[in-house]
Amino acid sequence: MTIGEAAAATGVSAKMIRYYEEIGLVPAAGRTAAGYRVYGPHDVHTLRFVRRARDLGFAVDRIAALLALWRDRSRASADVRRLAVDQAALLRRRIDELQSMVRTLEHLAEHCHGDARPDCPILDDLAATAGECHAAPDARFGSTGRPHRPSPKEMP
Amino acid sequence: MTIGEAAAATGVSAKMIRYYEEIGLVPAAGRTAAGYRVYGPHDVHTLRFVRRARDLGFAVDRIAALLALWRDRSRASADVRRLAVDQAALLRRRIDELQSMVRTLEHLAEHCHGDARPDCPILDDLAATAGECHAAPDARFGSTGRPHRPSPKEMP
DNA sequence: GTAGGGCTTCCCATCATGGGAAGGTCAAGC
DNA sequence: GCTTGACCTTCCCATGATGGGAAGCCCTAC
Repeated sequence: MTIGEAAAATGVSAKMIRYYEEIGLVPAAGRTAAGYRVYGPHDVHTLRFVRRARDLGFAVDRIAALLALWRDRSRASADVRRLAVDQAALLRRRIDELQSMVRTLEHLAEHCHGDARPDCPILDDLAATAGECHAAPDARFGSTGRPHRPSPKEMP
Repeated sequence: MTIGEAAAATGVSAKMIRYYEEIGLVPAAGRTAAGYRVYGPHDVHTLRFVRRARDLGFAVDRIAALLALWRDRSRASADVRRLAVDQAALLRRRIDELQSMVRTLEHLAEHCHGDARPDCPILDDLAATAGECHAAPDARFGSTGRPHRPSPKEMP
């Protein structure tokens, strides 16, 4: 199997397969005399594993850990489970951040007439300055709850 | 106000302020004779606007659009509203993807005993190959519904 | 006059992914 | 046997938003 065929068979692009090899996530593939990479069923299986793990949002270093456990016949399922639970928690945190943003956005959009007039509570909110140019520094929309700095790295 | 003071006043790091200036998101700041950037209340106001928009997850090009509308006294609030609604929809899509991943992860974790034994449905699922090494290609967990390719770009 | 802290620019790194160029290889068709 | 087109190789660059750090200038306080 060439890299292109392996890519088609696994859903991992040829570019990514080379990258994963380069960073050591997957072992270096065999080569033909001409230097072409060669993939067998086992390699395809591994690549599919990686692909599925990526589909669950695992970062590459976590996938490396999963692969190591996969290959370790004497693993403890607790270790695998921990990775999965951690990942779920990580995603839930991201979801919470995003939901908080959505809540704010939808609240703002709701209060904007959305017509030809220029008045817009959305811009007013974005421009709100704790007593610098015009507005009072109090609650602009009550408990909209725009998270005061939801975290610099929103989507890692 | 120097760039450091503006950074402290707006929550945008000095690095980011320079970056926003470089890409044209905010106008170039004035300079002292020695070349130091100088910021006034108006600049601070703009930076705060940018910061708040970032907090709502807007990409930089969308923030540019918001800033343009903000400065345009004859804007239609409908245009602003559209940006906000689009943004909310974008975030919702991301949330849906993440939630689908979380569902799968938690379902898998639930079915893993998580003890010292090596058997692990999580690894079995990741390793599942449509009839290649061991398992039958049928539904492994019934309707877990791992999304068949939730999209290559999970979190833009 | 000097020390320390802040400013400048420039380069590099992240993370996972894609685009593209330059050149070698293979298989099919003539 | 030769051409053609599809595929492979490596190498470099770009993304988006952010941080880190170096080398060098500037300002203020002592």
